[in-house]
Amino acid sequence: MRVLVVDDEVRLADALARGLRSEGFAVDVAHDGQDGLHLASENSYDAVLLDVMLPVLSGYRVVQALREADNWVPVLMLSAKDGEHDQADGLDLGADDYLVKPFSYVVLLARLRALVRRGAQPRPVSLTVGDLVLDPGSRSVRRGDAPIDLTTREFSLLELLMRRAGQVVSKTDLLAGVWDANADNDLNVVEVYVGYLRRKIDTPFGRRSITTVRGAGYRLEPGGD
Amino acid sequence: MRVLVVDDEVRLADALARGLRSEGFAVDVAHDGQDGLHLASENSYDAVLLDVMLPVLSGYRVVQALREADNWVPVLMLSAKDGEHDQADGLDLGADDYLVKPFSYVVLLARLRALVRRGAQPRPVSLTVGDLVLDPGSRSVRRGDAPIDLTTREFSLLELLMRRAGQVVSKTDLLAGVWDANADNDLNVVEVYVGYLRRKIDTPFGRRSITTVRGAGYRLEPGGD
DNA sequence: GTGATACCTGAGAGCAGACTGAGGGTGGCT
DNA sequence: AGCCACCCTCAGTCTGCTCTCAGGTATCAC
Repeated sequence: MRVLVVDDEVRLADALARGLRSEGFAVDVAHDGQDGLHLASENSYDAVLLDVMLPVLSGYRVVQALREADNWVPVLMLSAKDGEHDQADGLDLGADDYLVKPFSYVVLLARLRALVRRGAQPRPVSLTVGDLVLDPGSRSVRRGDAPIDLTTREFSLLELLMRRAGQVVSKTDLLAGVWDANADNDLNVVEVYVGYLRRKIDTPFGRRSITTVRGAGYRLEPGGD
Repeated sequence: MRVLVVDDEVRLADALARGLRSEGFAVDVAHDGQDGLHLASENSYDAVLLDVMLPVLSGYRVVQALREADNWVPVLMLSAKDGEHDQADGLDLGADDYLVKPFSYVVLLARLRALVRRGAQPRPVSLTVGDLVLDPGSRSVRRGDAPIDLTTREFSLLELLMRRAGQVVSKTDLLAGVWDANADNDLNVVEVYVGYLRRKIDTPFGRRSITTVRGAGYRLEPGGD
C-alpha cells in the first residue's frame, strides 16, 4: 500500500508519514503542489493525502491536473478552511473525500482505509451548472434539452468555467488552463473565446451566465443565468 | 458466496481455491470445460472463474453454452493469450470481465468482488445502436433489415465504436483497439477506415451516424442517425 | 465632461486536421 | 501464374477552427 502525502507544513507531513508507516503503508512526502503532482504522476499510489493550501500549485489544481491526465488515484483532501464551498469545490474537482483540519488521526486513518479499499474509480462525470450540462465523455453540451455544438477550444473553456462555477477565474488562469502552458499567447484570445461561448450558450437562450468581473476575470453563474 | 473455478492447471486452480476460501468464498473446482459447464449449469454460483484454454471444451464455448441456456452467472475469463482480439472475443461471447495470465491475485480478487457485487446481468449477445445491429457471434451487421457486408477491419472498428456508442473515441484508442498494439501505424489509417465504414453503413441509408469530433476523435451517435 | 482603461467584436489570414482518390503490396484461392 | 479482396500509404484538397488585429463600446476616476 503506497501513499503520497502532500502538505507544506513539514511537521504535520512528517508526523503523518511516521504514523502511516507504522501502520504498514509505504509513504512518500512532497511539500508543494508541483512536487506532489510530479510524484503522483510518475508513481502509482493507492491513495494521495493532499493539502488544499500549497505553495506553487494548490491542491485543487493538483487533483484537477491528475484527473485531466486520466489518473484516478483516490485523493483525500485536507483543508484548514471549513466553508461549505471549499468542500464542494474539492469534490467537484475530483477529490474522493475531504477532511477539515484539525482532524483526528483515527478518523484520517479510517477514511484513508475506506478510500484504498474502494480503489480508483474512473467516473463518468458530467458537469452540471444550472441547466447547463457538459459531458466530457461524449464531448457534448446541452442547455436543458437543447444540444449545443462547441469547438474544442470553446469546450475546454466552458469545462474549466464549469469546474469553477461561481468563482471568478482570471484571464491568466484561463489562458494557462485552456491554452497550453506557452504563455506567449495574447490575453485577448480569452476575451474572443468568451465572446464565442456567450453567443452559443447564452444569446440564443436570452441568458447571461458568463459574467465579466472587470479587472478580475470571468465568472460562470452557479444559478445558470 | 459460491464461486466456481475452472482451470486445467491443477496447481493454479488449487491455489486459487485455497486463497478464495480464506476470503470466505465457497469454492468448487473443475479441470475441464465439460465438467465446468456441467457444474455451472447444475448449481447456482455467484461467479465463475473460467480459463480459456481448457481440455474437451474451451472457455469460450462454456460461456457461450451457458448464455444460450439463459444462464447469466458473472463470468471472469482467464487467459494466457493477450492479443486484443482474444479479449474482444471473450467479451463478445458473453464473459463479463477478462484477466490475462499471469495476473496479480489482488487484482483478481478486486475484479471478482466487483463482478459478484454487480450480479448477473442478462444481456443480449449482439450489439444494438439505433437500428444498427452487430452480432459478433455470426460476424454480421444489419441496418434495420438490410444486411451489410464488412471486412474484418471495418467490422472491428464498428464493433469498438458500438461498444462505446455515444462516447468520443480518440483515433489513438481506435488504433490501439482495432489495429494491434504496435504503435508504428499511421493515425491516417483510422481516418481511411472511418471513411470506408461511412460509405457502407451511412451513405447508402442517407444517415450520418459516425460524427467527427475535430481534435478529439469519432463518436457513434446513440440515436443511430 | 474628458480621458484612460478594460473589454467586446467583426473581419480575415493562416493553418492543422480530416477526407478522399489513386495506387502499391500482400495473401488466399482457382 | 493470375486474379481478387483487402489492407495500408501517400499526397492533394478542403473544411472550418484558431488566433490576430483594429476599431468600437462600456466603465471608471477625476
